[in-house]
Amino acid sequence: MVKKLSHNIQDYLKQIYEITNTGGKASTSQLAEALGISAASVTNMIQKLSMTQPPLVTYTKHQGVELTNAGQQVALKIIRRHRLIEHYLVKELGYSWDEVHEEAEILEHAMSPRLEKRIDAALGYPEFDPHGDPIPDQNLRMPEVTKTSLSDLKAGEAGRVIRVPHNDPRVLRYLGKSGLRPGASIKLLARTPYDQTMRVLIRDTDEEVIIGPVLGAQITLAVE
Amino acid sequence: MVKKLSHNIQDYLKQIYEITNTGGKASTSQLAEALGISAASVTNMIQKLSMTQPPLVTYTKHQGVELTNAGQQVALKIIRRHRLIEHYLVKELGYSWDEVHEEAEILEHAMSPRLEKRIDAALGYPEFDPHGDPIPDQNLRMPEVTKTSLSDLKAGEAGRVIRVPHNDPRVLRYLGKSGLRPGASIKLLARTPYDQTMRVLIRDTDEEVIIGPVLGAQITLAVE
DNA sequence: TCATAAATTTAGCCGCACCTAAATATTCAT
DNA sequence: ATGAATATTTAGGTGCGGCTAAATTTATGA
Repeated sequence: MVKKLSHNIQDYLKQIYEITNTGGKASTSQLAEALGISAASVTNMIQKLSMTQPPLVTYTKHQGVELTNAGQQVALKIIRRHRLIEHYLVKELGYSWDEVHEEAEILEHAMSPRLEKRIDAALGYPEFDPHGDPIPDQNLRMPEVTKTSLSDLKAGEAGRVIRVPHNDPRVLRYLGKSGLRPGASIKLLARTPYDQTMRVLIRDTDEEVIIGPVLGAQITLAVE
Repeated sequence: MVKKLSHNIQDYLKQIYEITNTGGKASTSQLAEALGISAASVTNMIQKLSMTQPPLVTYTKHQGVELTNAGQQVALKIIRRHRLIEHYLVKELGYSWDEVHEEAEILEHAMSPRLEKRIDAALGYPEFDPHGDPIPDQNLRMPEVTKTSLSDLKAGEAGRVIRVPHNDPRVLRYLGKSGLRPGASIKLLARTPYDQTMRVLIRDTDEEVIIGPVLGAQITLAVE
C-alpha cells in the first residue's frame, strides 16, 4: 500500500484534490499559489509524486496533474481528519466556526488512526462539518452534496443553507453575525442586474445580508 | 522572545530537561540514546542551540549541556502540552493510560496556545496527569512533587501511590492490571535481600504485584 | 499568423538535520 | 601514571524541499 507520507506531500495531495474537484486538472501555478511556494518547486515535487510506487498523481508536462486512486485515498484521509477535527473543536471545545480551520490545518497531520476513530465515535459518525462540508466516511466515501448555489436562485426564491465556504475567518464571522449558517432558512430578496450583488434575508434572525456573486457561488442550499 | 522552534528542536530541549532533571548535565550520548540518533548529530545540534539568540542551552565541549532559562521555558511548554493531552485523551476520549504517551508525543507539537488553553479549561486546570506526572501551569510553574519512592520503603510499610513511570506501555499495562495506579493504597510485603525485588500488595484490589528495583525507584508515593 | 506574453520546466543552488568514518579528548583500570 | 577503552567532536557527505534565474513551451491577441 502507500507508505507514510510527509506533512507537505499530504498538503500537495490535498490541494490537488481541492482544485481538481471543481474543474479538470490542477496547474502548476494554481498549486504554487495555493501552497504559497514557487512554481519551480511545485514542478519538482509533482514529478516526484508521479514516480512513486504506486504513483500518487498522473502528470504530463505542461498539462497539469490529477490524482491517481492512491493519491485520492491519501487526500481523502487528510480531508476526513481535517473536518472531523473542525467538528470536534466546535462541538466539544467551544470553538467558533471561524477559528477551527487553521487549527485543523495543523492537527490533521498529527492525528493517528486511533484518534480519528475515537473522535469520529465521540461525534456520532457525522456526515458534515460545521461549515456543511461533507466528511468522508471510514472507507473514504464522500456523502452526496447539493450542487445548487445561492447564485442559482432567482429573486424572491427561498431555501435552506447547506454549506458555506470554510477557509476565510473574516467571511465566516460576517456570515455568522447575521445567522447565515448551515440549516438557516433564507430568502433572496433582490439581485442587482449590474454586478449580481444579492440581498439575502435570514428568516431565523430576520437579518439582512449583502452577498457578492463570488461568495454567493460558494454557498449551497436546498431550494424550498 | 524565543522564535517558533521546529519539531525536533523541541524534542532536544524536552529530552535535555528530562535528563538534567535527575542528575547534573546531559551528555551527548545520553541524548543520542534518548532521541534515537547518532552522537555526532547531537553534538552538531547542541552547538547550534548554544548559539541561538537567546541561547537555549549552555554547552562546553566534552562536558554536556544544560538548559538556559529560555530553553527551559520551551521544554516546560512542551511538557505541559504533552501532559494536558494525555489527561484529556484519558478523561474525554476514553483512552487507557498506556495508549496516551505516543499519541501525546506527536500532538504536543501540533498544539496551539488556544487549544492548550481550551483543553486546560475543559479539564479544570489539573495539576497532574493520569500517570501522576505534574503539569506545569500557564506560567510554566511546576507543582511540587513527592520524592519518596517505592524503593525507599521498608518491608511492612504502606503508602498511597502518587506517580508511576509514563513512557512504557507494557509497564503501564502490567501495573494497571493489578490496580497499581495513582491514588492506590499499597503495602510493601517483602523485599528480597539479594536483588531488591519487591512484593507489593494493592489494597483496593487485594492483588499482589512483583516490582524490580529499577521500576520501584520510579514509583513515588506518600508514606502512610 | 506570428510576435509577444505567460506559464512551465530545467539547471543549479541553499539550509537543514541527519549520517559514517576519522580524529581527538576524557576516563578508567592496571 | 599511562595505555586502553570510551566518549565526543570534526570532517565530509546525503536526501529533502525549498529557492532564483534562465530556457523552453504554450497561449494570446493584433
